[in-house]
Amino acid sequence: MQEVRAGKREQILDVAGVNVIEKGFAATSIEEIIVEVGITKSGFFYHFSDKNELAKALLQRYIDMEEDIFRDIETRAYELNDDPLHGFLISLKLLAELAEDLPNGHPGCLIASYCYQSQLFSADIRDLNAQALMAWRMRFQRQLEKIAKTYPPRMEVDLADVADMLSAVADGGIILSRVMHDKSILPRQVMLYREFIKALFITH
Amino acid sequence: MQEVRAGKREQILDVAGVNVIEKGFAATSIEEIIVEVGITKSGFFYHFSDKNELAKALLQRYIDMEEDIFRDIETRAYELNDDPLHGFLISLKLLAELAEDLPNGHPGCLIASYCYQSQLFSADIRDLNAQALMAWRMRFQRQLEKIAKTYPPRMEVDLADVADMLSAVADGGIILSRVMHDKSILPRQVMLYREFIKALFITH
DNA sequence: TGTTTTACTGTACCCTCGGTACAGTTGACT
DNA sequence: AGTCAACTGTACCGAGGGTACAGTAAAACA
Repeated sequence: MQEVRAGKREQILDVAGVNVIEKGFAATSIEEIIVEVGITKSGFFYHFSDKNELAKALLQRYIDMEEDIFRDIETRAYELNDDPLHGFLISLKLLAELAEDLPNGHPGCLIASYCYQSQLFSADIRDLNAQALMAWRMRFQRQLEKIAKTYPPRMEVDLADVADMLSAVADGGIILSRVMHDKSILPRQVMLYREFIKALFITH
Repeated sequence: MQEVRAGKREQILDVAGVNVIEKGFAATSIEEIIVEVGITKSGFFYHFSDKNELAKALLQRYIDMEEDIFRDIETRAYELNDDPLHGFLISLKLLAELAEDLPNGHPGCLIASYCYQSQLFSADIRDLNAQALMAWRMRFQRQLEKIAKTYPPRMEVDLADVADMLSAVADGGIILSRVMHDKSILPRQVMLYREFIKALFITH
């Protein structure tokens, strides 16, 4: 078997993942993927019936990875401080540090990337994308509502919007970092969002 | 002359602009553009030496249009209230209303779209993109510093970050709106940023 | 009025890429 | 020994980006 290391399917996803984030899905040719992996075109189509299947697998893997990251951060944060507000503030600090430690900055958000190429993909991929953002909203909103029980919000805001704002600031921060070639922007934006959370829940 | 209405060059940019925002640059074929405009391939290459030139013209036009919109909003806002803080808050309200009134939601930010396809473009296009974001930062930062003179900030924040946050929230809000099929997200995010500005500068 | 320029059209061609089809091969497992 | 998973090899199709270059109709200029 040619499966020298870790299976070609995973290697295809690795290579495709990097290239899609770099130049977009349409501009990532199957040709360049198979060359980089060291595989034939037949090999590629053995694993994925068409390019759309690759896109779906890529997105699913990305969503699962992000889910893992958020779950880990949340777990660690509430281990350090089980108060809902301070746990959340620690989560945000950990998130900012994670972004800061990436050597070349955040590589990019696949959901944002797909968003601007959505017409290329089938409806189920667009649904997957929407579900992922909805899951993030739920995750953050749940924590915010827990906070609000002990710390009544000092402004009249919809906590779903506040939850969405973290996704927005993160996706926007990634774009700013990439375009302006300044990887510090993303972690700074996360920390600024953290200031907003403090202003929203803490009385001074 | 076949120039029945408004010049083919502008029509090419109109059609390409819509399609690029919808499905990305690489996925927008010259073929479909010329069919929609009613022109031949030769006609296309008469106006643009290659696809990269189209991308550049498209981006430049987009940046100029956004510049006009921001300038108009700023002018109108400070006509209504010449206090720096309240003028800025009115700007944000006007911006949110503008986003709300778009029948199909915001079509998308070309800068964000290009960001995830940057490897397709020449260095001067990437520079143009970075300059545009820098111009937005300067525009907002200038206003924030004016505010800070009369209203000392109630948190320790870098005003350049606060300025960037508007770009981030806007770009992120557009992505969330598009992916989640909810055009209200973008205006709500802008209004939430407005709450942050109030919390940052107003003492209660 | 003649000439030049602008804004295209028409034709023909090359290369890359996504995708299809299908037969063959190789190593692991049963 | 036979089956199956994971490929390779070959051959081909159509769409799309891009090139090259000759021709043309109308407007602008001199």
